[in-house]
Amino acid sequence: MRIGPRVQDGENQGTCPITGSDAFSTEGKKAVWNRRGPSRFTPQSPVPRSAPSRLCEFSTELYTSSLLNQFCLDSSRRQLLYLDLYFDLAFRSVCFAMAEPEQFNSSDQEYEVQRRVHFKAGNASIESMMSARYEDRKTSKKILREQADTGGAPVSVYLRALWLRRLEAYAEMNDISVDEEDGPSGDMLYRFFRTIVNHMKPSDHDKPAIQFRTMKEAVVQLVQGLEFKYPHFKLSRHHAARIDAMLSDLANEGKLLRGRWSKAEWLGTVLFEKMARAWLQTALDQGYLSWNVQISRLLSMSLVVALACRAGEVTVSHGYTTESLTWRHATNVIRFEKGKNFQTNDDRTVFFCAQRDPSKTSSAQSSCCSSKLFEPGTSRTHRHRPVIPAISKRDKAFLELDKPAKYKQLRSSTIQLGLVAGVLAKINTHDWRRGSARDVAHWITKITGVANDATAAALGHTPISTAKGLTDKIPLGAPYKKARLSSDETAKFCLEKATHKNHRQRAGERIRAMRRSERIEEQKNRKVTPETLDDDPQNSTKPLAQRTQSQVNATSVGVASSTQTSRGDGSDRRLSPLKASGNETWKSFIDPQLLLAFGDNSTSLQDAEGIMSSEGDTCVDEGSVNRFMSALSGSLDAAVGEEEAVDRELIRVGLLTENAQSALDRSDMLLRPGDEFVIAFCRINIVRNSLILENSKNAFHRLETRAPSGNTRDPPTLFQYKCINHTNGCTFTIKTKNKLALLLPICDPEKIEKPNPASAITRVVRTTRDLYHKLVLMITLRAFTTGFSRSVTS
DNA sequence: GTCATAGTTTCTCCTCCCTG
DNA sequence: CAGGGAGGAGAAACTATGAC
Repeated sequence: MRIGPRVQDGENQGTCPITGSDAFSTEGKKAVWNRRGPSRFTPQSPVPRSAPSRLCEFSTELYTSSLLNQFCLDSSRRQLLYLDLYFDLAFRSVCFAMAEPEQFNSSDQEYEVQRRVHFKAGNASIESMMSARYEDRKTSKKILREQADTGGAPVSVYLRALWLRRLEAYAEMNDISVDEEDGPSGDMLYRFFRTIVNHMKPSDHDKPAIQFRTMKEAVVQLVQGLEFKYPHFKLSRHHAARIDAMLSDLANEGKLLRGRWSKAEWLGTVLFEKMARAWLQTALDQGYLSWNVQISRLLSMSLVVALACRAGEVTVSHGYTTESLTWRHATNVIRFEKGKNFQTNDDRTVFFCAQRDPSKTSSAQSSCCSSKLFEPGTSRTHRHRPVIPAISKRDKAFLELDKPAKYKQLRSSTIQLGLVAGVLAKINTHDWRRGSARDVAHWITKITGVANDATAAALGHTPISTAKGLTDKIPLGAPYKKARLSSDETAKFCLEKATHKNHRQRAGERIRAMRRSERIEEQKNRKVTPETLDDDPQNSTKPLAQRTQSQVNATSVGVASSTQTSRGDGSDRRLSPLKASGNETWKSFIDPQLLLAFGDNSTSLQDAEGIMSSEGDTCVDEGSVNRFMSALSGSLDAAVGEEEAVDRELIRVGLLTENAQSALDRSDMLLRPGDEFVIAFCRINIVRNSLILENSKNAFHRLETRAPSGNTRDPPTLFQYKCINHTNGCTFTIKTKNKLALLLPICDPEKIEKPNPASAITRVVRTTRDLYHKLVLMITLRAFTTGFSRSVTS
């Protein structure tokens, strides 16, 4: 420790500036210090020959306490040291005071004693560290050696590993040695990127090249990985610029694509209402393995729509093992937002309109965000459980209530919903978020008219992306009905495409993808009827009948650019969740075909079904029907006899009667008001499960073990397939799909009693808001509190 | 507009197990 | 027993946002 000016070797260190004697020589002081304490406490600094007089002002107490703090002393030594320091300071003060000011040169000064505050700070952790120092040394050394590059999100970690591995492979196959300290050279990296870009494949088969941005980010990822791996690696600005220039050249040559390739779609909440209706209607009409699963899937999509959140915020994203959204989180926050998965206190408050009165709920957004859903204690006894549980891998009729769903479950639900509802575009979970952003911007709530800041706040980000989507649209068509592939079709495809005979599933996937594409193209180019849009001013100049579906969508669904005028009958405001400002009407948000099918013109459900099914004939698997008919032609009697045997068994356990009654009840389930709707969907337990029928003797037992039941769910009953002529009034039903064709020969459409037109009126779909509100009530009030009886694990 | 960071989503292949 | 649905994992691509 030194204080005062540096004293050069050879200078007179022992002469007192006052007396010139040795009485106050530093040698003497040194001896005293050495005598009373350990040598390490000895002040090494000599007494300055000249010093500024203002230094006399420094605090004796501060100096002593500073020294005391630096050396760990017991109390007795502290007292002795304190005395010594006191004398030392007195001596120094005199020396400084006597010094000649004009001899002072500040550049010669060196100040190493700093004012120290909080000298006891960190005592607890220091003492703890002291007690475990040997163990810590061992552990930290081990960790230091074994530390992997695991910083950031899972995919970020993956990307670094990916590019490092590619570079290593490149070096190995070209026999290039890499320095273990400095890492690869800039030239090597340049050549590597120039090479690898030729061997990367774009994800989309139609895409001519990979994105420019992908390669730009690859450079970043690789540099990060190399900086972690090699202690002295550094990519010079020169080499970075050369790589950048090389990538730009590739982009100019068309070997890399600039900008975006895929087009974002926008699924608004109004559209979601229609799709949710189709989802439930399809399950009612065609049967489903489990209503718990069906409703859970719908809830997962409802949450994304209602909260305008990302898929990763209600399910578990790929690569994550962190906690998911549970009922205890479901108050009014987004718990696991992007970029904040690992953080504790960055939950985002969601703005929503809590509407408790069902009759006033006019929008998917506000109703799904109803206070009932997020009311604390909705699922008070199961608050640790995920809001969106995983579908059991072992038995897909059950939910694993303690296991959160992964992203893929939500994605597959979204794709299924799109197919069921006839959405022609390729949609994904993020489209819900974009659509909700658009709707939030036009909502009639407290945030009306603030489509920028408030919308951004609702979404948790800046308003740029919100504003961008206002003119985008979703093309719609008739519902897509999946048709089973025949083995012949698959075999033929394998033969034509020279696919390995064992890769039949891949062939099947490709065939189905081709079918969907063909279907979409067909629907996009078909004609639509003009009657429903006669009030569209654009129709006066261009008949809608001559326009394609995509043209209709382009003019009618485009929100910001719409020039449609209001009907002026007051119905707009009654139905619309949307802001009706200027020349915009709520109908400008909705596809005309949906208005045709489910609009406010008291369109019957039968009409709607007719519209939906009229375009769906192309998807009927006629080959399967024909094959089945030919196969059955010689054994009809035997088959009917077998069917009757099964029926007798089911009648014995009283299932068929109950099921028949349920079938009658469910015809108007979607039309029931309020709580009746909720209760109906909490009770319905009509399942379609062929395994139950495998052994008719054990049908009852199988129903109990293979179908969820208990709590509010009715005892499980088997789904009955309706006769193909059911729309004409035929009431024949059958339990297995592959025997449906048996009914045709015995069903004479001419003899079927035509339904009374008055009864059809009773099946009027009231308004779109009713359905959605009921759905949400059903989900929130009953299904997840008591409706799900048990998990697979329980 | 570009860069940097930290993600999310999409696609494919494979496996398991249910369905017809 | 072939078809089909869903999950897991790997690979590739896309997205959001703050800072400058």
